[in-house]
Amino acid sequence: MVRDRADAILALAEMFRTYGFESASLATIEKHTGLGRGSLYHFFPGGKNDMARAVLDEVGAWFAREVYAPLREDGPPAARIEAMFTATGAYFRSRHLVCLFGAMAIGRERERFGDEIRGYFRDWIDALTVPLEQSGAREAGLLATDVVGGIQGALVLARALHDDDLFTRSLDRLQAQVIG
Amino acid sequence: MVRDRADAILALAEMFRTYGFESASLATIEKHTGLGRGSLYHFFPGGKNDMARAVLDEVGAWFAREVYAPLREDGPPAARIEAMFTATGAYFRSRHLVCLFGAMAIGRERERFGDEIRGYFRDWIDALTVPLEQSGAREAGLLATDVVGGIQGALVLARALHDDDLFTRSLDRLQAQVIG
DNA sequence: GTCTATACAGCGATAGAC
DNA sequence: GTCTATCGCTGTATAGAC
Repeated sequence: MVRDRADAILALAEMFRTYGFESASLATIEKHTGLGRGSLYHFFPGGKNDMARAVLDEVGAWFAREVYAPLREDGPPAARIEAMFTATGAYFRSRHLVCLFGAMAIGRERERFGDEIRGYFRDWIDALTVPLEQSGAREAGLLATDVVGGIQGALVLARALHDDDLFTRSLDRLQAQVIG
Repeated sequence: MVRDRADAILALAEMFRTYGFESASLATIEKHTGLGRGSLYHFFPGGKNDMARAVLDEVGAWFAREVYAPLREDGPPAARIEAMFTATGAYFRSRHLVCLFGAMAIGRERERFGDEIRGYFRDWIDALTVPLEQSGAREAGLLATDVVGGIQGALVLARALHDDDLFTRSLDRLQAQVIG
């Protein structure tokens, strides 16, 4: 059950992935978190806007720590790229194949959270460019863009076709494409 | 201005792309179409649900006619694939880089319109598989999946980064990848 | 901190006149 | 066919007791 703000943020992220940000009503949030309205506004004085920002912060911090930073570390570039596919694949598979930033980029929330969305994808592409360049790829920046875009597209397609394996296999082919 | 049901469907599609299906309220729709509530429910007795279905039908019919059918015609496979990139590129560029089916696949509408969404992407992939196979590609079905997914991913990224050119250039690279 | 009650606006949908 | 008025509900946010 939800005990503090950090717990609440994880529960909110799960709800936003399931229902979408706008469709996750406060009544539904109360129900799924077990938190009353008073507690919710105590943790997030700005209401749903604060909730969304906290969730995006949490997800962004996770990717910065678990994905972007390792991509820039020392060691064989191919291994770092492979680690990225492993980490992000497991992440999205365990989260209903929804990327909150991608969903918001497509939807109406793009205006309100434009900076966070832009930062998330720019950081991802920039971090992935590093090992691609080191492994000798030409136009590593464009290749990184194609890979990140490919992952987002795989999420869309896998959800559209209700085919979780499609996501896994698409990531495998993307990986094979860049590290042979 | 909107004169009949067909006009209304086009206006609704534009609104759903801009605001999203759920956030496009009837009040907003009245304002943008110039149609009163009586007219709206005269054209779409089932309310917003009917509106969404009509819009998806219209878009699906357009793709079937302008994209899927040409992919299956006679002639050089490479030229047909190139025509697909040209048509879909122009389509999405003139529509705020939003694919309604892709947006619904990511969002909450996936459950309500699952069949339509699945049909749209399955038909697209199947149609694209035909010329890819004829041009000698191995695993043409998987390649078609990657191309359609790549287009969807390019839409997400281009919107996230507010970079229309990114969409155009991504499509160019996808095209070069399959027809060299 | 957490609860309950409530304010108040907006939603989709419907009714009935014309 | 189109208009206006209105219903019933749900949305977010707030107030005030404890």
